[in-house]
Amino acid sequence: MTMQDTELALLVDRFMRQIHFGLQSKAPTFDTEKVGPGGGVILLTLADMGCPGLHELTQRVARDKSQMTRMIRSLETKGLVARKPSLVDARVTLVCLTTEGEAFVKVLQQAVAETIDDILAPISNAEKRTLGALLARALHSG
Amino acid sequence: MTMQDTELALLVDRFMRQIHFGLQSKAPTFDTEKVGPGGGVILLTLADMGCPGLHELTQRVARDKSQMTRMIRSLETKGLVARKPSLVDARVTLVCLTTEGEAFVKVLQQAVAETIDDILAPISNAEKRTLGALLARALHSG
DNA sequence: CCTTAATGTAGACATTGTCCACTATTGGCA
DNA sequence: TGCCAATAGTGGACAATGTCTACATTAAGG
Repeated sequence: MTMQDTELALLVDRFMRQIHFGLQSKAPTFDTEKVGPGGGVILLTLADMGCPGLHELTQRVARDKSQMTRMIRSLETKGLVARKPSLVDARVTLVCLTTEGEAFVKVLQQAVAETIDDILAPISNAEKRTLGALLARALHSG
Repeated sequence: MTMQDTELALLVDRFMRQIHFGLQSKAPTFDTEKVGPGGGVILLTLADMGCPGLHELTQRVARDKSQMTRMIRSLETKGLVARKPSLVDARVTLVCLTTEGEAFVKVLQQAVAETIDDILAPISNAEKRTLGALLARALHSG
């Protein structure tokens, strides 16, 4: 308790920053589309979720809903995602990756994987899996 | 490899968000000073480092240096940190917590600890220590 | 000395976050 | 059926952060 947890918060913060900087230095690879870090999280999440409603997606990435509206629109004008009304509930708009978006996500996943590999170089592969499993369980990741 | 690592990035992102939101709901407790999340990270880091130079602190929290200048000034006007020139190098300004700042950090640490405890409730204490140790080692935390 | 690197500061601008109001639909309930 | 609260999404306004460039000061080393 006490100190240990505070330290954890700082560690997680640093981890995020390092991913961010690592990706930036690889950025030229997928710079054409100019998807910011926020957009990247959305795209990667979409790759996991399929075609969720905007609200469901918003919950998952834990952002503000109006922010999400704008980001999705931005990704839409870049041709990476498509929006279509839900047939079962006229209030919800479903968000899906386009074919182009899926191709982009593959490149992005590759870059993220390499970046994280660099950052986590000091620990073993088994430990990486442990780390992922612990986080996934803690955040009931699904 | 591949997918696993990408997932890790999303998990870490969610973790950060949850800490953020958790703290916000506890915010009234230490709202008087209006220290944003950025300021919080700085204060917690200072509690760990003592009186580092601004540049050293900047490296540690992985932010932009001009951003850091402004944040430190903001914290200074709130009386939470003090700046004093280094005696051994006239270029560097040392940043220290004030007495008031230290008191504030104690409250903040408490809030962060509680928040993280809530988030990590699904995993055991031993696992929490494992998590912290892995991250610390991966980020060569010092 | 003179050049180069390191430390901070400042300005300008882009991105992201946050809050609040508003519309349209849904679902329940009298 | 008709009313009412809750849900999903949009939009506006503003605050906070991030990023990039330029600049001043001091250090260090030839």
